[in-house]
Amino acid sequence: MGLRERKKEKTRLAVLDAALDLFLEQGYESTTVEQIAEAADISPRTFFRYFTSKDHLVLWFHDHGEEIILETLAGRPLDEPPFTSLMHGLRAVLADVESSTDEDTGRFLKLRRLLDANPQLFGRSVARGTQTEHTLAEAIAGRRGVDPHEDQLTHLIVAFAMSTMRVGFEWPCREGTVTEIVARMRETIELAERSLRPGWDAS
Amino acid sequence: MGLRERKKEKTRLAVLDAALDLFLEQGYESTTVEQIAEAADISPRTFFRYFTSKDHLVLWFHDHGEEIILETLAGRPLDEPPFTSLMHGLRAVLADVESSTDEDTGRFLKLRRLLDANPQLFGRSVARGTQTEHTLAEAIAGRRGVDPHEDQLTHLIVAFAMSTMRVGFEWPCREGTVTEIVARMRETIELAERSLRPGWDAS
DNA sequence: TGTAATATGTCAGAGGCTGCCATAGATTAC
DNA sequence: GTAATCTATGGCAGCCTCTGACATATTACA
Repeated sequence: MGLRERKKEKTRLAVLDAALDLFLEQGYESTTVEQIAEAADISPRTFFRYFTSKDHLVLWFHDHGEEIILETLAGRPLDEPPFTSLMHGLRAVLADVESSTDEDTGRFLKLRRLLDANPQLFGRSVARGTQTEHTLAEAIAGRRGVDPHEDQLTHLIVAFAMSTMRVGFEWPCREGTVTEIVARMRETIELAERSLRPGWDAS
Repeated sequence: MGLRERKKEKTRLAVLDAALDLFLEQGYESTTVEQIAEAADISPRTFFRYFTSKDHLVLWFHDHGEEIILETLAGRPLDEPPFTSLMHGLRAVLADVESSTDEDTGRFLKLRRLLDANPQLFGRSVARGTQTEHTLAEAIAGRRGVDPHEDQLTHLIVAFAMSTMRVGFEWPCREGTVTEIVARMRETIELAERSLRPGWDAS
């Protein structure tokens, strides 16, 4: 990794941290891109080269999560029930959260506090989630050997999986350590698995 | 209803129809509020007095749907399993769609075509859905006699119900009459009910 | 008909976001 | 080490969404 790339990564994190702190301090809506840019010592124009939008500051973690789930999916046996495979994807995300650096978990917690305090922002996070849902539906349809445009069970499986994820992350974040959040999320996964009829997602 | 209110309703529909047609013609993003206002013969400023945002043109139907579901919920027996009650709410929405005027179903179909063609917009629709989810969670928690901040099963029930709704509406709208869409939605409801373990939602 | 309530329009402006072009900095080849 | 090249950044102008403030027109009511 050359100097250029290291520098970019550093700026990226500087922008992100500056933004998160400003958001928590004075609110998301009342923080302007100009302020963030100033705090991170870059021009407003440059800001939009690091993050495609102000939203992206808060939703970037979806990119990473989606990647992890897709990778996990690729490693699961094809004859495993799809919902089970997706839940393994979720657990992989949790494992990733648990094993990340202190700085990263700090950002994670700030993010969750933000989403928790701001329903509008939470909504946009869910909107970003539909993109993942679409991608996962394609993947699951491929694994099940069905056409994603024809098979609604595929969509229901993915939608239920994403719902589980959302419910797991949603509530327990007002306060709490990463460990607690992850534990709560595991409970939610088990609750969801218990709620579904065995074999519902097969065939 | 006085002259004033009738006039307002008329303008409201004029704006809505003008906007839907423009969106379908030239795309959502590339249609400006100015164009819509001109087509509806009002000032841009007035536009924002009828619709809180450009998005609202496409998401206003959520307002109506939410209302119907809440009313239905209020009429269901308290000892009915919550998911079942919510599915009755969904069916009430379907009944409403079926029984509306030709003009309204026309708007409904245009709307669905729009959401279908534009993933971004679809995302925002889902984001608006989280608002409903929140409201419904309060209602269901009340019915179940639990604290919505503590009980995650409540959230899972509502999330699964909303997922069912989304999956049902999502796919079948590329072409198709209202009857077909409603029929497909009913299938999805049944699929969801079959997928869940009996009694899963009964505390 | 006159007065109060409300709807509309005009204007100015904040804020998000983008294209364009010049410049400063990093990288590569020689 | 220097020159040529590639890329990151900044500045500027501008579009678009959305809002507040104030003036004006329209409706409602007494």
